[in-house]
Amino acid sequence: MVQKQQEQDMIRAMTHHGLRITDQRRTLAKIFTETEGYLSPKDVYEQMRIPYPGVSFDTVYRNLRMLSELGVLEQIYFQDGGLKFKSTCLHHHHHHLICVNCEKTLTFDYCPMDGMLNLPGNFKIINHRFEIYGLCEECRLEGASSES
Amino acid sequence: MVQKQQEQDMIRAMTHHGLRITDQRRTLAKIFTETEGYLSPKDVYEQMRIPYPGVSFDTVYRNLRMLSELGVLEQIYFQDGGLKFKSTCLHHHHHHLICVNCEKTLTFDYCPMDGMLNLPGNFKIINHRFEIYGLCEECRLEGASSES
DNA sequence: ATTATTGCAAACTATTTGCAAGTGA
DNA sequence: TCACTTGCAAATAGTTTGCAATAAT
Repeated sequence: MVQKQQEQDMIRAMTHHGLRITDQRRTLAKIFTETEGYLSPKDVYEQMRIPYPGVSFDTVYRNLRMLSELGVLEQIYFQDGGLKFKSTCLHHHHHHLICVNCEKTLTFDYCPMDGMLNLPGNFKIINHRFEIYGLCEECRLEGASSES
Repeated sequence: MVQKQQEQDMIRAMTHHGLRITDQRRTLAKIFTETEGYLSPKDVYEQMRIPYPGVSFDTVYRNLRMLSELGVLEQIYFQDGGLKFKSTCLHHHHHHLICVNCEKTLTFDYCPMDGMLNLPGNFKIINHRFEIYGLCEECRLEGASSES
């Protein structure tokens, strides 16, 4: 398969910052390009170990942090405090619908900040966070048998 | 000053669950009643040490967790992953405008889920998170001198 | 008197750092 | 070649747990 746009973007971001493209970093880029949802550092580590049994956890961390500082990965803390990464959608502003079971995410364009008025307190607004959590169709069907 | 409603609610919640009211727990209730914004475990610990120089960190943790399990404290992870607590607003659904500097929070009633349609993917929606981050008026003025 | 709560110490998890050896540009 | 990157090991931060002493009911 041809290298995807997103994967190229990630690699380009690194070279543009004078960073070197190691096999591991190339693999990282591929993992995030091929994943729909969020990945924890441990998830990434485990995927990395398949092609590189010798990778160390700290290298994975370092690279995740680096990519998130470059802005090509998006880093969020889930509701339970768990750190997760996902490749950034650089192209437009949107929000996410996240499956609490498999963490697959879908984007949607509606933003509650559009036309937002009447906020109290005269704040200077910096940013916002809007996420909807639920069960995706697959997970819902899967879990149906064990539900009460 | 007369004991506030909120403080009573917290204490009542504990007695109703067969838990004992220690001086520390009474103080915890007071701290959260008197605080507008979010408090980290460390913040709470430091406030607790004023009246009880001998408190231990783990007792603070245990009690925070207990109160959050009872539902009288609301626990969230901030954008940077830091755990914070705040007394629950039991009375109605709303969202928060949070000062990123002092973490004071204001509530507002608008909820983006009202009338939300057109979500992709046929999820079963479980919950949502909507927070607006900014600088409150005070912090904005304070910081004005050192701004670029 | 009984049993929950506390403080201490230690365990545990997640994340970060220093450094010598390895590797990409 | 040169300096960035890696793996190892150890450090750090945040949170949790076991247990004997203490205190609430």
